[in-house]
Amino acid sequence: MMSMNSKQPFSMHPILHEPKYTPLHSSSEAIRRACLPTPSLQGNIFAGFDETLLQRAEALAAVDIVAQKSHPFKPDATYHTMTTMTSMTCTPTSSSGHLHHPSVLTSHHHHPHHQPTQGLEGDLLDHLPGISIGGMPGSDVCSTASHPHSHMSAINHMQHHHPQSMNMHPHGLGSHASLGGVGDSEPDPRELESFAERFKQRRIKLGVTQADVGSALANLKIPGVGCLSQSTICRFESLTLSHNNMVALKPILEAWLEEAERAQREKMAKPEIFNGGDKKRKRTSIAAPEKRSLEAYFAVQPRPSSEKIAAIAEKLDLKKNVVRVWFCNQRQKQKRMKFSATH
DNA sequence: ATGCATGAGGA
DNA sequence: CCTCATGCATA
Repeated sequence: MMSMNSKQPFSMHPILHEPKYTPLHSSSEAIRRACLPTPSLQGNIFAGFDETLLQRAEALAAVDIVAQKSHPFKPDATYHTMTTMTSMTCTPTSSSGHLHHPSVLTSHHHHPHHQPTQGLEGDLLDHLPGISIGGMPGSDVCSTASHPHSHMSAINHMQHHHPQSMNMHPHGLGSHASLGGVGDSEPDPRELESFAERFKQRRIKLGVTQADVGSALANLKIPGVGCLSQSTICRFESLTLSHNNMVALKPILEAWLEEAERAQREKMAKPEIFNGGDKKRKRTSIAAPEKRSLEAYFAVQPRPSSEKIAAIAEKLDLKKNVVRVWFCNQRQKQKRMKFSATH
């Protein structure tokens, strides 16, 4: 914590908050570009899943550690480190027009995505992609954040609703030949980026926290749109969401912003309500050494089969599901858009 | 700001 | 089982 952080005065939280979970969102599907960098090279490092391989991966991990200097950048938020075939910066569509679609429908297109050759134990490959999946958190100064006072605008909390599906821009679909892999497509990354920035600034100006925005969204009463968490708002502002996700959320947040500013203008004060929420959920934490090993395995085989996962889990003394989820999350991170800062 | 997790939907 | 969108719990 280099950056000071003040906390957020959360004053929302629906009274009906459910302790367990909120099964209220039904998101729609998403488009996905099937450009996995996975070369056909890695065949099976874990094929017979010899320990050799595991050890090897671990050894690599060690190397990785040494090699990785602690760079002050965001660790996993920016993974354009595809080493192998890096070369895809998002192609600026040059059209800086402003095209955002406020539509919140549920239409989508899909792309046949598929896993590359996976798990076929056959040949092995020992070339590793430069492993540089950073894993250390924290060193990015984002400034802001601290806002002691937060009186949210008129719009306020409400109970959970299902956010429902949003929509992305279907047309056109996959024809651009950018094999970069940055899955993004048509909506201008540029626009999204600047919007996110403006959004954050104006939000702060309103004295509203990310959490406030999230719960206030429900008050917009947009069909199919409920509240969102602080996490999501944060990720939107920092562009650490998938491109499609960004595109889908933009119109919603944009709508909120306007509402909020309008409300402020009219001096609508609003009574804040607090409610105590009970929360208690456990978050298993994977120790550094294990994490390093996992990263090494991931570098070699991002999509290990169940058997491999089981083997790894046992080796690291972690629950299989934890390992599986870890891999899923890694894949997800790796795919996130986060346009390289080519602007 | 992020790590680990849940769940819907799709094959 | 995976991918995706999201969220709770935390550093």
